[in-house]
Amino acid sequence: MSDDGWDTAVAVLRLAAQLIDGIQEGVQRRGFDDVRPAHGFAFVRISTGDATTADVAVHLGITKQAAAQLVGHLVDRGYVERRPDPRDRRARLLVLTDRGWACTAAAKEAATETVGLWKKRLSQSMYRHLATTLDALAEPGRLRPVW
Amino acid sequence: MSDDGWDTAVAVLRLAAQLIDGIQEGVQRRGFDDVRPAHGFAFVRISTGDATTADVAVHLGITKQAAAQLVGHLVDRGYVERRPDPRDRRARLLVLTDRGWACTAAAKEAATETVGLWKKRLSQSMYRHLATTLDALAEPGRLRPVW
DNA sequence: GGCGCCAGACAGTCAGCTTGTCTATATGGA
DNA sequence: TCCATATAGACAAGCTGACTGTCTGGCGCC
Repeated sequence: MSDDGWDTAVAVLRLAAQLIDGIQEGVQRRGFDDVRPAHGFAFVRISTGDATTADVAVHLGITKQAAAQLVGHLVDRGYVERRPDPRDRRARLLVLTDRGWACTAAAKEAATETVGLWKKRLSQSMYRHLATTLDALAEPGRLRPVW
Repeated sequence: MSDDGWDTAVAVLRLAAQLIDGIQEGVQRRGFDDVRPAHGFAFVRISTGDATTADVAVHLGITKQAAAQLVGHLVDRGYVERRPDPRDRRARLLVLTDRGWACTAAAKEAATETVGLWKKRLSQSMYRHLATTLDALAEPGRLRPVW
């Protein structure tokens, strides 16, 4: 394997795919069959309690129109509620319902499960090394669909 | 919060996004502005010289109709040619044109560049550790759009 | 008050993928 | 040899999720 980085690149993409598949499968297995991966990452932003639709758009790196559609989906299915923003009557604050919190928890559990599979296949020190290195490389910012 | 794996999961997704963005940007910078990331991974399969449209579909994890559309795109733009398969008159073998090979090379260069940014930010031993670990975790198989 | 800016809604469009169906060819068994 | 079944690929129609453009209502600064 020539170390030109191509193999590493492919490996990263494969891991990302494993992860998304694992989370999606785990979330569905826990009874939430009407959510897509992107919804989980919207929940992450919404769970802070101070998010508007425009904030979700920035978080996911999509237009606010697309975010509005996505949030509408979540509202329709009972994961999210829109509340008036006491400080800005144009805005609607987004808050998770109980179902929304449950789904968020399910997503995190599923992620833990999938990453757990990696842990099991690595020595403890290798895993810690990996986690540290990934953390160092990952830049904060939008978390968006990969391609 | 650490070590429930969530942070690691997020980091993997962020890296994958960095990678796709980097490759896409680099490929466009090299003059190929009519290809999408998925096309690059189709090239990988086609470059073996024995691929049919159905093979590309399996490789990308999409339906063969979607693959046919994608391949049609590549044929229209001069990246790929369809040839009769001497052993099966139903099938059409896909081969890369010169332009197709050039684009494949551009994608690999762009990937190398992006991974090179990671290398620069890590010690040599940390990078090698990372590459080895990722390689151990990545399972062979389809390489498909991430979500 | 008047001006521009921002949140969100509504309408229209488009790309990419899906399912369903069809023809032509291949393959294996009675 | 003939027929049943499977496969490669083409064509058609429809869906989803993204996009741009436009509009209203509320904010905030001068």
